Amino acid sequence: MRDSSQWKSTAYRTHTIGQIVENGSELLGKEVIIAGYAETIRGRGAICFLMLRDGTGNIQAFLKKDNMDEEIFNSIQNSTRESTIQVKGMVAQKRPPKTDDGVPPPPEYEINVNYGSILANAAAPLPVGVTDDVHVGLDVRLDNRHLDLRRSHVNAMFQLRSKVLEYGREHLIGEGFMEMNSPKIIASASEGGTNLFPMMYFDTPAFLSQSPQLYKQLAVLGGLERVFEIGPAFRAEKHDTYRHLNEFISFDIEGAWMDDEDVMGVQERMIHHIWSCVAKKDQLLIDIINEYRVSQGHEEIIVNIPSLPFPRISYCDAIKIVKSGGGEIEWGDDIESNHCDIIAAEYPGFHFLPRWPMSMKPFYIHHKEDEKGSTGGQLSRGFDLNYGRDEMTSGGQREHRVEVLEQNLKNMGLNPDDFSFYTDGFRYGAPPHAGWGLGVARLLMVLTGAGNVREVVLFPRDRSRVTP
RNA sequence: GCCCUGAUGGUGUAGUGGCCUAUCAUGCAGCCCUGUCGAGGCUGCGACCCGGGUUCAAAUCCCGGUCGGGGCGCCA
Repeated sequence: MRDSSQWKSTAYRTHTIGQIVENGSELLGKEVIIAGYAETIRGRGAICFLMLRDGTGNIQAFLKKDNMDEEIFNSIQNSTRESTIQVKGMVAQKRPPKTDDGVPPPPEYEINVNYGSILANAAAPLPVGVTDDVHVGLDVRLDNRHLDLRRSHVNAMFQLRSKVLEYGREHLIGEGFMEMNSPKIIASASEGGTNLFPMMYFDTPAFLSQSPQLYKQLAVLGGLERVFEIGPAFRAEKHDTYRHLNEFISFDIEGAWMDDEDVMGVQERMIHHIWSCVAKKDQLLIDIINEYRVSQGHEEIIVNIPSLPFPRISYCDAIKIVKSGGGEIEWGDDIESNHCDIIAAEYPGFHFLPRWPMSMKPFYIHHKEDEKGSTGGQLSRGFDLNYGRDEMTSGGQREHRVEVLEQNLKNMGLNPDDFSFYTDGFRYGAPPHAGWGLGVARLLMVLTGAGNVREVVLFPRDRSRVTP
């Protein structure tokens, strides 16, 4: 649950439930107003136990017919689960429950209600149970994400997501990166390869941006030195897997006077920082997720802070590993998922895959002419970061020499004139620079043990889903 | 785009030709009990994706449709 110790009172409550749970002893006998969702409403007749939940905790409200207006009492007693209810009353110590070993548990607090109000009644039955101990299919959950989100472990996942973004930002700002925003409506492809979503920009055909790549480079060329962006990317690929979406949030950086090795350093330090902070500050969220995982028969997740530096397995070495592991692959082939499984058997955690063949990388990736692969092919300064079999990042040093850029475009069958908005940025002096893009949801999958990227995206967009 | 697989109450499931006026859990409704607390007890409610076919007989087999799930490719 969230730490609400610094939250101010609002129009609808004097205290958060979390504040009362944490500071019950100080609030004993004080009158408070709280509001929340009705998790259970127990008791018929003269008394009623209302379990209320807000974003910060759970507490029991105790209602007695004698202590309040009968009509209000009845309305609350007869309301449905997940209705939003506001109650006013005294903070009191809860009577301890019977325990098996007879040892009383630590003191807990409740509200002795003298006034209440139903803010909004919930329809019944609920399309997905919030506290029910039954498994619910992902599709049903996503159709009802607003309710799914009320489930504690789902809520915890998204709190963790926010934390990951916070710690990542914090780290990059600490290394001198500044946050920027690039346009999401663009006139032409910013990277080769993937398909774009077309759209109309007034009377001009345009596309949704697939990557901030070229814009963050232009920002660096303009002298911003170190930039990062956390923003959406859109890809019109008809893939349908646990790790792909057509809209996803990418964590991107770009830095001047850096090469691929420099930005790999930034990345591993950032991930290390995120993991360290989560392990130190957010174990409660991990515990909530684990409680659910155990109830579903899954293994508990543990936040293992990765040690630095992450292993570097050059493309050439990766090919050797795959071959010796029985995989069919030749120099120049892409490293596919089943190949990644072979590599992951040896390197199960985070590992970089640097120095890919130039022929497999986009035109803007830098290469050094004297770096050749085992079969003589030109190597690049492009790299991936994998965790197990899954690709988290791709990045690299960028090509800052405009004549090489134009030659690369020609080599890939593209017309340099179509990329003048980009290449023109390099005509007036350009610092060598490097960067990467990291899939936020894929990182979250690693941290939370989620088996599907949709688990950690609020309202995922995939091939067959544009609502809610 | 390719391969595999599935659709049973609100939710999650059992059921592979007759034992099904369909199992269990959860939920919902009502009653009883009640400072309860994963409350408990009792009673009830609620479903075989759609269309066609085979058969004496279809939740079950076949065909078509719709909508899911898994894998591959591509990528973050």
